[in-house]
Amino acid sequence: MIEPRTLKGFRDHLPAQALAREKILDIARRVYRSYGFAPIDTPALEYLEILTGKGSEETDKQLYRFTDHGGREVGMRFDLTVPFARFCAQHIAALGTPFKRYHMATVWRGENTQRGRYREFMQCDFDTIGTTSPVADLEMVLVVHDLLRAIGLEKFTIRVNDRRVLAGVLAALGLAERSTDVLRSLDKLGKATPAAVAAELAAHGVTAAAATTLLSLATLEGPPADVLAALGKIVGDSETGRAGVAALEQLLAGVAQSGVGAGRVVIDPSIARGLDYYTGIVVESFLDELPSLGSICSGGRYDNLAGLYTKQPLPGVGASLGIDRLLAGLEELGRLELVETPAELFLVFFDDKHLADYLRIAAELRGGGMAVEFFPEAKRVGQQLKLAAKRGFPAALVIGSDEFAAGTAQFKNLATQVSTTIDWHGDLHVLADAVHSQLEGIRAGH
RNA sequence: GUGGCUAUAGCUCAGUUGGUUAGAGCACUAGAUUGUGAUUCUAGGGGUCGCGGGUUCGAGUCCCGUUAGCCACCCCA
Repeated sequence: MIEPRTLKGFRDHLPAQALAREKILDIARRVYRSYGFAPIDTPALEYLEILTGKGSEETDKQLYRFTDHGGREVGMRFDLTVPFARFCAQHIAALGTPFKRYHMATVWRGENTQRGRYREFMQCDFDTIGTTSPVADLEMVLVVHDLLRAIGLEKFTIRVNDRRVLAGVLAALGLAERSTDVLRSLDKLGKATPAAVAAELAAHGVTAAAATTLLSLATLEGPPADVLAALGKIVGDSETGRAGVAALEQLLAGVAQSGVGAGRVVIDPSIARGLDYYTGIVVESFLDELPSLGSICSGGRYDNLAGLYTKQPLPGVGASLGIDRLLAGLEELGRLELVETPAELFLVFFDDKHLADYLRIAAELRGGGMAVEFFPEAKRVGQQLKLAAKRGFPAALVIGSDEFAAGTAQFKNLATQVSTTIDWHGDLHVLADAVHSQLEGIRAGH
């Protein structure tokens, strides 16, 4: 016997989890489409040179790579951004700009695992490419907001910053060369104490005075107007810094004008994002009840997506929902509704003399748009109902020989155990309509 | 990749200083009940104690390795 097992960081998805996952994917799809983002897909495998082209050492280490059957060096995509850059270089002429796409697909990273961090996981990216308009930045934040709301989250915070604010200050402090190290240190402020971050900055050769300035910048918080005023002072007359502050101001104004609740989107000058290709607005979003989970939806603006693959400059802005991390968080918070069936009605196989009737009834109900599972064996009714309840069916339809004789049916609400008698007099349309309205009633009750 | 903690039935866990055929609750199957999810009762199935090696008369228990999960670092979704 071969021991059945899965690789570290790779998981099976049982129906309860898979249904929860598909539900969120459906929501993401709906929200992205509501802003006009169009779906695309790309291959899981790419030529290795495409993936390693601009990757850091870190991504190179995490990349799954091998030689394929034709002797080609290939790699599995570790995010959706790099393949999208290659995609744009090949197709943007035909697509035209600005181009808005979403892409929901599996990616692979051979890094160490942890809660909500796997080696195979799914990303749900959306980007607007080929425009530098601040409206695209605003839309990015609005999509993140709408998405988290549509998922049913109430307690979340979207934290925004602009890379240029930090870049301007770093330049003024003469630290432009060390910006990557410095930004990574500042990014730890969520977890580490300011003193610890100051020590790390000193290790990078930052003077105490400069460290104090950076920390006072990164720890700013409060109402957006106050933070913006304070940021304005710190960036002084750095042109880059002022551009960043202005962009944040415009973004926050747009967010408010779009009707987003106050406090949902806050300025957090410590948000830097590890990835160096971001050049403008950056965004992270956190569950208020589970900040340690990390950001569940992050993104930002970049100047030149596909510079490695084409001479055409392609600025853009976009973000990515980490659905596996989000699901891990929702599960931990007990916010996952775990049902094991996508169907809404369980049709009991009561009497095998009436098989033909059951089949007709099931077909009629399905034709009316209802998802119906007909039990394949005429086992004891109690057992069938028990299974239906366990699987999470909202309702069951019980029709035995007595009911067939009387032209009735029992509609059973499995949550409340309440049975309702339906009179259908052998008319399938009447039955389907009655079942439909009963199911509507259950849905409305939730 | 580095360090720490953990691994016993489908699930949650007991298992004494190492000592006979490894237990409980829940779940599952069958029946009491050939027309309805409960309760109760009866019977039943299910465990190479993660895997491999070592110490010992004897290992679920001690030691080493390994795999997986969790936590911290790193990085990030």
